Amino acid sequence: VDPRVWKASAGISSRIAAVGSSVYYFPQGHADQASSLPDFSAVPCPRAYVRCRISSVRLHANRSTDEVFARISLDPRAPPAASPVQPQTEFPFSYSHAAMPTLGGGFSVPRFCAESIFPPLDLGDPTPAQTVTIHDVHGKSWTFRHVYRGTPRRHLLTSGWSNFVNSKRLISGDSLVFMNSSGKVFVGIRRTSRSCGPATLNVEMEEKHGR
Amino acid sequence: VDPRVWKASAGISSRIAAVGSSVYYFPQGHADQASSLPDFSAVPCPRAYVRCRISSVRLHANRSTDEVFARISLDPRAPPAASPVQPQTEFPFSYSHAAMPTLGGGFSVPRFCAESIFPPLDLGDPTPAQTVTIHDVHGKSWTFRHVYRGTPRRHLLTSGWSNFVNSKRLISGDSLVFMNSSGKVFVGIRRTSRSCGPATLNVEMEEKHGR
DNA sequence: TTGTCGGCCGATCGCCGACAA
DNA sequence: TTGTCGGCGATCGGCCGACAA
Repeated sequence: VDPRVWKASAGISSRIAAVGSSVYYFPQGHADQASSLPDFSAVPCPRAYVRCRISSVRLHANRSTDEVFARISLDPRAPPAASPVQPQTEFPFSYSHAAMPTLGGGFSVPRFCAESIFPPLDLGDPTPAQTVTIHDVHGKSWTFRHVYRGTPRRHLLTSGWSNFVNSKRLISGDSLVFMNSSGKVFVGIRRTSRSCGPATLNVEMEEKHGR
Repeated sequence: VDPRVWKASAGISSRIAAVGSSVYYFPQGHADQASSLPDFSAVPCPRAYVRCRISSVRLHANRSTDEVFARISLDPRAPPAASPVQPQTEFPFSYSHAAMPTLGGGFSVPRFCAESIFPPLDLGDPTPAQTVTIHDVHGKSWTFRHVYRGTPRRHLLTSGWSNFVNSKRLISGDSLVFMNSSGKVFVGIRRTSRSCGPATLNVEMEEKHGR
């Protein structure tokens, strides 16, 4: 999973704590949200909260829905002396996102998004067009026909779009996040609430080995 | 699940032992075929085989694939004195089945099958046609346009057929079993080996309660 | 600037009889 | 008797500019 696409898909509001951070784990809060009851046998003593150290953070994306999630491992052993709060680094590349219209088979790309992220078109051509290759969070590439037409002119993705919508099972209201990193174009998906199942809470408690 | 449709779908070769029959259960044979290892903690003593009584037989059909299977419960307690071997009763209604051709969107029904199972057509009409309602193993009904045309004449299912094929995800090589019971028409599916996953073995061992 | 609409064109689907196995 | 083929008509998907919000 590409971490840049992951972050853009998760949205600016998501803040992933850094490895080594010290956090408090609330078993009851976890049990309230989890679909399957967690196994608390590894927790040393049943209190309302347990101080933990984040031992690892792994970024994942659901292979069929592209939903992004993080698997954060907590270590209930004594936290380290230092608790560095790593500042979020900003994306080193521009991005934009747009709501999903229906538009009979195509996708109207906002001008700013298209001109700042897609490869430039030959505007001298009366009907500028090109084929763009876009990579999803899994690294799979999709090709689209990108045209600049209509009166007034606008940027559109035509051929390849319906295949993308059907493969990703997008519905009206879903958003796309386009990114460009050193010439390669990426796309992330943010689904509307009714398009994705309830968020699952994945917390993995490390076994407490001796000492 | 309709037991008559179940039996026709399972085929003439399937013989389901009667409740009360005494059988031998071979744990190793079960473990060899089962996808998930069975729990043998309820088996009184670990021998190569265990004599059991069939305490219940329930017929099921996979809701998405229509694959039929039986869930047979075994009771490892002492089997009863009598072990009646119930003879298989023959189907009290005619049936037939035919291979799945492609035939651009329609299905050519064998003459014998159509004339013995479908409601009779008005052969005086130059283009005999009717709408037939057919029930699957779940009781869901499907409607088809049944015509008798072509030179030479033949029975065909046209409208409604592609919807059925897509819904049931039928592929070339699959077979259909048509049945008629007191005026109602039923259909079962026998999938080709590459159309259905490996058969699963479902054996449920009853817990041994006191005495 | 961009969402939506009707028009239009081409691809596909589905129904048909003609064959021949 | 029935599997397969080519034809062809209806339908649908997809691309288009014209509007107007």
